[in-house]
Amino acid sequence: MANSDPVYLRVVEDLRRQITEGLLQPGAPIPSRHQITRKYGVGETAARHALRVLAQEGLIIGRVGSGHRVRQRPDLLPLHRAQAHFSTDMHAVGRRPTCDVKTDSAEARPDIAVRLRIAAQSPVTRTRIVYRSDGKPVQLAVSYEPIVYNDGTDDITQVAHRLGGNGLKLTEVTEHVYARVPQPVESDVLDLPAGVHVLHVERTHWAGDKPVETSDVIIPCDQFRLVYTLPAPYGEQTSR
Amino acid sequence: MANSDPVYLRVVEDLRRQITEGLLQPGAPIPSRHQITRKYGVGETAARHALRVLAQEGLIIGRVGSGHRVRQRPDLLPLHRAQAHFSTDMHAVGRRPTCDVKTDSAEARPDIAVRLRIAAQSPVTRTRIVYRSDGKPVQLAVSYEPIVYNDGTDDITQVAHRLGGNGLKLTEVTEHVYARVPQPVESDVLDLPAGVHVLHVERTHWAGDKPVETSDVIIPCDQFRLVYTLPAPYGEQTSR
DNA sequence: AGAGTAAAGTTGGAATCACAACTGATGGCC
DNA sequence: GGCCATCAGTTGTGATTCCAACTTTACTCT
Repeated sequence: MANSDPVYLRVVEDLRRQITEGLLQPGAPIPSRHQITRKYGVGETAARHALRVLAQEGLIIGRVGSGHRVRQRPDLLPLHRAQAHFSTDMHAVGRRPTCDVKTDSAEARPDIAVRLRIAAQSPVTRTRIVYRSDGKPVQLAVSYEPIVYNDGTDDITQVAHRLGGNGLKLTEVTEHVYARVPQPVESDVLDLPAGVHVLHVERTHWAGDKPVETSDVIIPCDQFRLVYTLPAPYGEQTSR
Repeated sequence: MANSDPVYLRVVEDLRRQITEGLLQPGAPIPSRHQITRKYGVGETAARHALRVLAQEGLIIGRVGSGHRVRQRPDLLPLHRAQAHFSTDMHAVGRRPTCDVKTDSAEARPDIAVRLRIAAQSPVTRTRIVYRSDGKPVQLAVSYEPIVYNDGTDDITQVAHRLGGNGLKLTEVTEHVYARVPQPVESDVLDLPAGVHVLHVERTHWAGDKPVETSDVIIPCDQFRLVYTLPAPYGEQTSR
């Protein structure tokens, strides 16, 4: 089998095997386009295609003039979403966390309105946060609150405290997690290499059955993993 | 600006805009390679590259002989990980869930041994599960338990019940979530289009401070989103 | 010896041509 | 009318060639 597979796949699979098996350590140089054409007896197109696929998969990284190398794959840093303590998580691994915060007013987009259970185009307070680790931007968040909850004075990053101080008792948080291709502005701000996906977390804080704040958190897949701690399911477990 | 940008990006951005703005509805045909070369005044290489990028982003899908079309993007189905009721989630959206289960014994890989806090190469019970929705495989899971917990008789999919019946009281579940490129075998089994990433959930069930079962769950990013419901953080919230 | 320069090699982008496999539609034939 | 073969169009893959921008190395000149 696999005899009639595209030629470039032969190259991809051989190099991928060498990388995942550790024959090629992180930092090791990958054969150049010309070397691949000679070693594997394929054309330049196939060699280039193979390198692009491997780069897309995050296994190698190319620099103009210098060549491709096996990518350093530092362990994905854990982000503990149950607590959502970005600074705690960063301190735990010896990074210096900072963040930029910008707040303004806007009209709720349709999807945000649905999440907040308000009418579309209702006024909301929008907060954009860029989280940095040792100066490098590593996470984006855009938070929306119905404007009635925001008194405009407290630390905007302290949702729980501020809303709590306003007499709202936050009861739970729901997070919807999926991965997608970054939008151009996101690749730009986070300085993402081509092919890296982002985790998109839609987080909503609830006070009883009322949503009081919702946010979109964008996290590069190649640097972080989300960690959830949940009570064990028991009792009413049904068949799956 | 953007004048010296690669030509193919001009095409990508124009088509992407048309799709995201709704000018091109799902199912609508995308100009073919030759049409793009004429309409945008670019070469075949640029046209091909643009189509490949858009396909990679999941915005369009191409079929040999028939052309590219704007991808149907059904809402991502929610998977409620807190309960991990695959069948409940599927029934809720009118799908018929089934699954294949295969169990055998194996030696713990190093990473699995760490997660289970046992010695590497200790014997474990390995369970592979392929979840299907309306017959199509949509999710993979491989579960590992130290062999001592497995009496080999109960329904293997009922981790909580079975382990509970063995006198172990499960207290919590931790899940590590990240996205990555699927391995060849995963693309194969799940029949993933090129470019689609998967969510990888490393789930561990705990009885007190002892891990009693750990599993790797592989979920296609283009079909599902994970939904977590957590108690609201309060009290000891520190600055972020 | 040190600094600056030149050369060789590499990636990313691009044009052009070619071919196999496939789809959809057309038109002819029974 | 119904069936089948043909044909144009399309994608995916591939070869070849070229060029700009960049990095690294080696060399030359002061």
